[in-house]
Amino acid sequence: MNYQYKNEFRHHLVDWFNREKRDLPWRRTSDPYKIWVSEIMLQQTRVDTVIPYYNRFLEKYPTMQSLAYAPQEELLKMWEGLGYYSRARNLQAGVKEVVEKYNAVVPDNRHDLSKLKGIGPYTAGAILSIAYNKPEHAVDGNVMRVLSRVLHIEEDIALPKTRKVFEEAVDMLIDKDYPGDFNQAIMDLGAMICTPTSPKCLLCPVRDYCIAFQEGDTEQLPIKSKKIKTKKVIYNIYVAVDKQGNYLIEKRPNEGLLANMWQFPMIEMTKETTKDAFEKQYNVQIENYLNNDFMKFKHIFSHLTWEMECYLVQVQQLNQLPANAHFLPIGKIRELPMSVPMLKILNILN
DNA sequence: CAGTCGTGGAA
DNA sequence: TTTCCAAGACT
Repeated sequence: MNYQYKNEFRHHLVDWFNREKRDLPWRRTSDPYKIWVSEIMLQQTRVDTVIPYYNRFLEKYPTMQSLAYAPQEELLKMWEGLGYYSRARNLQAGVKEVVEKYNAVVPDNRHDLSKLKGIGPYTAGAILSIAYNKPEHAVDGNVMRVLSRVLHIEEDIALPKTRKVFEEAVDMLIDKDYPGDFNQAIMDLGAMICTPTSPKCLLCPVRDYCIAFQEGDTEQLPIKSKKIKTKKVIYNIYVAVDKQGNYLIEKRPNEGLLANMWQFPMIEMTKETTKDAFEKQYNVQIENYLNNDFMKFKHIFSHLTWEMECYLVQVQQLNQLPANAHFLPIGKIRELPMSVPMLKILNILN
């Protein structure tokens, strides 16, 4: 794209943004911390989903200091249902480092920003351009989709190395006077006009500069290869009550899927799984099956599917429980952070 | 690089 | 019902 067209492209794009931009909570602040929070929540997550979480989160943690030393249990509860829970842990670690190492001032350069937990190339660029008005690229899925069409880039956007191509494209096109608006404009364009399917090209402010529109192959771009197949895992889940009416609950390991979230005991069902696996693993004895198969459902994660069959059982504790397991009253359990499938079970208990 | 890490909504 | 996601980062 030649110099004159680049200028026109920028101005049409930013002018459109100023007319049509969505009124979003994080666009009502210039606080780098709040913009940081929004960018973390928005990773792989829809705007409509994020909004209520964002408002509640900043009401609870209005400053970096308030977040830096919050109990992780409370933090995870604030994140409950939003998914990708390591984001919450990394955000807190990053904020804590800014408080302690940078005197609670969010760094304004890519080098320092990128070293903070949870801040990758996109988020660094987003914070720098939106909060600090720095001409830094912020390449996300929207940017790759929009620019793959405008510039007719046919690289496979599923490959990590491809991001570099689009970063260079943004470096070439970005409006150095309004870098934050420019980056957000492409993202809004991708969300509202240049959508994955059925793009609204007739409403597009940069249609005249779009090679894919000229070629008539907008629907063929971007090119994306990778397809993920989800594996299936089958679990028996035991909602176990003792004589005092307390429920057996356990905390997941601090790494991996749903790290540090709480759950009802679950036993993976394989060919080798024995019938008394639950009793042996938790040192309890089932005295009574209160309700066989009182709930049966599946939950689909990004890369795997849980098929769950739930049992409501009365138990007696025989020996010491595993370290991360406890009998707790239902009221206490409702205060613990739990994954969506576990919440579905919890919600039908009285 | 390829796999891991959640969820709810849209086509 | 199935597929593909949506403002990615980490290992």
